[in-house]
This record gives sequence, C-alpha cells and structure tokens, in this order.
Amino acid sequence: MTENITELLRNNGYKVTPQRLAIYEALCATKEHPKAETLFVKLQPTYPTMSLATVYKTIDILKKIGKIRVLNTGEDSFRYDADITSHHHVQCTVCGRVDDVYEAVDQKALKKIEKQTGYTITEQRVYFFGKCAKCNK
Amino acid sequence: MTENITELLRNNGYKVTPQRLAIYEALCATKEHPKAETLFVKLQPTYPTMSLATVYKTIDILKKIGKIRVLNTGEDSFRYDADITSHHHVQCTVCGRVDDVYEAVDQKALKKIEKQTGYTITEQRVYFFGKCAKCNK
DNA sequence: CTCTCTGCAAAATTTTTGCACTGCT
DNA sequence: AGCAGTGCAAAAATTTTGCAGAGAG
Repeated sequence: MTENITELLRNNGYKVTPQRLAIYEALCATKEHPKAETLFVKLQPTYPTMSLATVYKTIDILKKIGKIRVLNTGEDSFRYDADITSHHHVQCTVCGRVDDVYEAVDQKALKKIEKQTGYTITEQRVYFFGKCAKCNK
Repeated sequence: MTENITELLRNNGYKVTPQRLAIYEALCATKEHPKAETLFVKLQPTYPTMSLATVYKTIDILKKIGKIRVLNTGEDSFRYDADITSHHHVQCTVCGRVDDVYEAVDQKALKKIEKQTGYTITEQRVYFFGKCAKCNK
C-alpha cells in the first residue's frame, strides 16, 4: 500500500474523522460485502451516535478516492467491497451470500467485444450465480 | 418460438390482459433496455389508464415465466430486456445507454471457477463499461 | 358468474439532503 | 477559529401492497 486511508483522505481535501476510519476499517475487516445498513448495524455498538447518513456520505467519499467498489447483484440495495483488486463475484441463489472470484480476464475476448460494439471498454463487472458449497449439501 | 406470450400466460394460470401484452410487446420492440418508469411513459399515450403498479406487477409475472431478464448496471433502478438469449451488456459511462454484447462464455474458465469457489454456477451476468462510439468522438 | 387484474393511493425501502451543532486541523 | 463533518429528521426515488371496481375466462 503506497498511501494509507488517512493520508488519502487528507490529500483529497477530506477531513479524517473516527467515523470515516471506522467505516473503512469495517469494510476491510469483512469478506461479506455488506450493505450500508449492515455496516451501520455493525458499527452501532462501538459508535452509538453513528448515523446511516454518515455511512452513505463516507461510502461516497471512499468511492471517489477509489478505496472501495460498489456491487450490485440485482438485490434492492448496493453492497460494498474494500478489495479493489481486479476480481469478480459469485452470489448464492439460496442463502444470498456473496463470495469473491479471482479469475483473470480474457484480453482477447475483450478486444473482440470492443470491435463488435464500438465501445472503448474500461471496466467489467462479472456476477456469477449458483448454489454455494454449504447450500449444495 | 415454441410458445407465444398469450399461451404462456394462460398455461401458467395468468389472465391475458391488454396491459400485459402491451408491456411485453413494448419490451420486445425496443433495444434500449428500459426501466419501469420508461416503459410506463412510453405506454401512457396508448393506454392512458395504465399505472406504474401494473407495469411492476406485469414485469414480475414476465420474470416468473422466463420471458424477460432483469439488468442492473449499478444505477438506482432496474432495467428490463425481452431478449432472453444468452448475452451480456455494455453501458456507456458518458451517456448511460446500454447495448448488447454477444460473446460466447468460456466454459473452461467456468469449470475453474466452480472448483475454486465450491459453487455450482447456473448463471452469469457480465457488465462492461466504457465509452460508446458516439461519445468517443 | 367467478375470480383475477387493474389502478389509485398509501406504504415500505433505500438513499439523499438541509441544517444546527460538533470537532478536525 | 474556521469550516468541513456529523447526526437527526425530513425528502426523494423506486418498488410494493391493499382494496374497490373492472374485465377475462
């Protein structure tokens, strides 16, 4: 990591507050790709005055400075992920959990798609759906 | 097409109403992957009494009988597509339009991912993002 | 003629915004 | 001390639901 979250906030003109650090750390500490509400509930015990509005405002900043990614698997709300390395996601159609998929992107296919559609593609998000190991039993 | 929309509705115990046919036909007639609101506005002139609730209820039925797909590119609302063949989507980050991508899925990679994650994968949704030909000029 | 469907309005959800007070720098 | 940030509550936006009257089978 070349630049930590504190420096990054400061360098972008944002103040460093306990809430912002707590939200980012909570996101880093989990693999469950929580929604805003989930983060809020998880932080309530430690930060009793924390509000949902602050969670959303902080998420917005973290998005802007590129420290988190937003997922949308087709649920009614967004999920967030502090893992910003190139990876995809798989969601269990039974229990709803979301796991990571580390699989390299096929660059040849990408070129073909660019030619086919006329788009200059800068990003891709892949969502797989199926039954997780636990729900398969 | 082995079974048309009228038969399919009837065979699944749903009544065939002008609203349902209109919504499905509107979806078939467009390539722009509209949201519920867009469909509603488009149908207003022809069906002045059409309500947004009916659009949502009909979309729900069409989803259940497998006649439409739901897309979510990370916008605040869902988009719908009557093209249920296996294909993916690309969205322009400038103008927001959504186009189709017809590119075969790499089955080998899929097997690898199943082994890696322990999931039995039944579906995948791929969203590409970039600048469309028009916005690239 | 029955029973589902429609359409209105109200409710539920998720996310955003306004504003006085707090607290980072 | 100055000014952005927090937290509350209210607003906005999307989707769902309840119910009385309309219409398909």
